Amino acid sequence: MKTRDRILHTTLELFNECGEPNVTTLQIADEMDISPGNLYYHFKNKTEILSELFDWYEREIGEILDVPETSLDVEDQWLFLHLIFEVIARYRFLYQDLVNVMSRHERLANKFKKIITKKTNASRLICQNLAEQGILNANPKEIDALCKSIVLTATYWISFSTVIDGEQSDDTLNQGVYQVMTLVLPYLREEERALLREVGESYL
Amino acid sequence: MKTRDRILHTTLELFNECGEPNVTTLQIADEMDISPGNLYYHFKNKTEILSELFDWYEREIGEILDVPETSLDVEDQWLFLHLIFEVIARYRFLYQDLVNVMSRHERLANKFKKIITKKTNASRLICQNLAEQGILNANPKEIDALCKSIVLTATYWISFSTVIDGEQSDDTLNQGVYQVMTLVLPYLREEERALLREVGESYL
DNA sequence: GTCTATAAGGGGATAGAC
DNA sequence: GTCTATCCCCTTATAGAC
Repeated sequence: MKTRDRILHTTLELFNECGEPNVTTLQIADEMDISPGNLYYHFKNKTEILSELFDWYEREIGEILDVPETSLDVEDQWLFLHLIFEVIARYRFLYQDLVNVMSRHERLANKFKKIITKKTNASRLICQNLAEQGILNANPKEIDALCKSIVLTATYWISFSTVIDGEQSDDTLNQGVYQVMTLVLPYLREEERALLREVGESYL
Repeated sequence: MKTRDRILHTTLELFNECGEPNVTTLQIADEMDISPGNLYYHFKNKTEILSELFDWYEREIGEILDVPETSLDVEDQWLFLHLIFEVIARYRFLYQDLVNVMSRHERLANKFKKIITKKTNASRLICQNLAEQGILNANPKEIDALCKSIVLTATYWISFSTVIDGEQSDDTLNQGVYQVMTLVLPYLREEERALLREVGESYL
């Protein structure tokens, strides 16, 4: 792997572990056993590294969000949510210091906002689809509120469980998926509600 | 007002506006038109200011959380939630950089964790009460998940709306209360659900 | 591409005069 | 209680040799 790529990977790891505001360029260089001068040969500044990592994130999350045009059954939704959570976990530094990072980088803030919108729209598409099939019983207003809750939960789940559990475990993501599913649960038709409860049981 | 108190109030304002990690002791002193030396006469360091502000927060939120021993009707819950949101808003700097602040101050992290637990327990008490009255239809597991969602939403609502709306408006808190209420809505008996929908309409 | 050395600036914190 | 002056450390970023 080229030095430039190693810098990006090392930085991503450190950002996730320590929080972006707490990581210095010197720390990144130290971790890799290269000189700070070398780091600045490859990147103009810390912002440029952050920016490129954000582009990675944007591409990865975009690929997943573009998928759900076709209707998803309950199992598919489970998988879909999992994929979303995995990307969020991989770039959790963005979420852990969300307000802070975005307030210092307007360009990223705008892009992130668009991604949130995209997520909300994807949720709504899925819910409306379920509603049309008669599987989900909710009026448009309720669907709007539900989708907002879904996106909010997905956005902050990892941070929240970090705060309450101290550390992240292997189950953190599973629990996040489950938590989102419980938001949808009460709106489901009896049949699917039972199914979802069952899957949930085996899940935790 | 004594200088010591003025420092605390000014700091709280700056923390909320700029984020705790972005506020320097010099900035605080400048804002108040006192010298940095004077600030350090009253407080050993920045952490001591933060710590005392946290104590304020802890006391204020504690006072509200200790109340709901008696059962609350739907209107009372509305008010209760409002009070919680108001305290969170007054100390929103804690929530906006939650992981960051807590990772740098272990003592605060432990206390904050306890407050989250207290909030969850208060939610559960209210929900169980409603369930016993037959107003809320949910099994214990669903109530657990519901309470987690309630606390998570209350915790991150202000940060979330800052990110998606850019700025906070006068309605931010109202919308937060509404959003939490929609989490409970689908579990309610038809009667109360209609009532809550009605209140919600007039609310937004 | 990579290193060492270092400049420039900021932020936390203290000393000592008033 | 308050101010000015200052110190020290850390962080970013650059210059110039290899």
